[in-house]
Amino acid sequence: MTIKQLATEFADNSDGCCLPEQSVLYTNLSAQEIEQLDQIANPVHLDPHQYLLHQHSEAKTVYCLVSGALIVERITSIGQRQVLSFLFPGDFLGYTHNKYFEFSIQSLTKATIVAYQRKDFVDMANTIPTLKDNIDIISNNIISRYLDQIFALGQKKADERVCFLLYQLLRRMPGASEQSLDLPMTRQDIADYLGLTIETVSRAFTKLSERGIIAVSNIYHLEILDPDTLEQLAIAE
Amino acid sequence: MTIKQLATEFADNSDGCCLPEQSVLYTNLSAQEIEQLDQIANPVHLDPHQYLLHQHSEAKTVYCLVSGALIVERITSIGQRQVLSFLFPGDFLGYTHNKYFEFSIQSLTKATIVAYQRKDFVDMANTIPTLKDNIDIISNNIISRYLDQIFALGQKKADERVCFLLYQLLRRMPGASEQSLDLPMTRQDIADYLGLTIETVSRAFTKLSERGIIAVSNIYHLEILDPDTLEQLAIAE
DNA sequence: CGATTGTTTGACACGGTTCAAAGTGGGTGG
DNA sequence: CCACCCACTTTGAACCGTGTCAAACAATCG
Repeated sequence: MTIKQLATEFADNSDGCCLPEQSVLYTNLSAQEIEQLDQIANPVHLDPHQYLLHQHSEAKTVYCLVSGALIVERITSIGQRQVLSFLFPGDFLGYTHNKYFEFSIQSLTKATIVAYQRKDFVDMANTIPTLKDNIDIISNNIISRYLDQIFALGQKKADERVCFLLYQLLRRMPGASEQSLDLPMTRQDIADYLGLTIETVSRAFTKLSERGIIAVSNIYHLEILDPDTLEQLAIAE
Repeated sequence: MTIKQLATEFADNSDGCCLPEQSVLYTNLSAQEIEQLDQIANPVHLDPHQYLLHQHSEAKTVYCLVSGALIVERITSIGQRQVLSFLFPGDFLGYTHNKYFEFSIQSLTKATIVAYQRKDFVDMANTIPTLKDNIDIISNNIISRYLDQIFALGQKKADERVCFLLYQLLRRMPGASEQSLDLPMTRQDIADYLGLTIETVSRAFTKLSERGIIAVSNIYHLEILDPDTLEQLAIAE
């Protein structure tokens, strides 16, 4: 099955999807190069809350998310959990030079993923310079995002951190508009992403509602009433 | 002046230094390839507390730190400061695909740096596959470190965060041993790195001394009395 | 040797955590 | 189809770690 077919299959589903040409990984690749990639691609379908890969397992595969949402997490032996990122269609994941993964990745929704054997993928990247460039760009984007996250965790208060997440989701989630937003994750996921407790996150949502910045129609669905203030709180600089 | 000459000049100075072949950037490059890089290299010497580059300035140059220590910071218009990382000899910096830098970089000590015009450097990377591989590995290491930092900021208490930094420095600073450590940064720098206040950092040092884990001989010099407990607190998993 | 800057210590306030209880919603079985 | 159940979320109250503000202390430099 080709990437294009996979993508088309999900082209208008509710979770959104990402056509190959919209993903940074495939940017500027020729039809022929995409074809080559297709030949080493293995589609993976996940139901909600299934693990795609586990922390400390061997990093033998790389992935590209086509549809759905994933959560990247690190859990310690004493049960502390840090959510490292949320992933959306078009995101490239699992690419590392380490022998083992430093995190686990789980689906939040039903998800479709394209998997490549790392070895095959690296070999191909070595023959397709554009692909290598794209990986470079992706690494850079990842670093940019992590820098923002470090800033948020180090400097922002609870309410601002929640706005920071909402603002990120507004820009990154397919199907999110200026006016409304579907949250694919639980309050616990949000808390673990922002370094807070579930109670603090809940209170932050309540406070933002009371201030008229958002309206919580349903636990997993928000209306954005005041995007400007949201952005201000999210960026806070 | 060649990189090798620069490096040799600092080979046994107190801040430590990094010979080209010890830096990830130069790993596996042939003598001839290093020679090529030398031809586009511009040495930069910084006194303590000089800016190498400013947030929002154009990212036209990339750098490799040869000797000394640098601090990477992001400051908002309302004066919030987050220290994003500390850099040591061998570290590669300023490489990005963005038009502008997202952070400033300042020297903590006297420092020697090799600068390359980004354009020249990228051109050369395109002709030297090993160099491109090395950049890829470096990006990966950076991401790994930022993940650890996110975990620390999101999950650890003040004392543990301080141990986290000390543990990082023990492994990364040239001249650091299991027994002792020179801190090139102020308490404020540490506080801004760990998302704490200067007072909390100070109290953490006091508490760690009282517990017999470290001894603060002098504000900028520590003895590590109990590396195992330090590591436990730093990793805390 | 005083002045300046950075650090430590102390007292208090506050934001966020913890623990507990009540509320909400979705799913299942009678 | 409704009632119950379970898991998750929200709310409340008390507590604690870290921030804030102020003062004492230390170190560096002219």
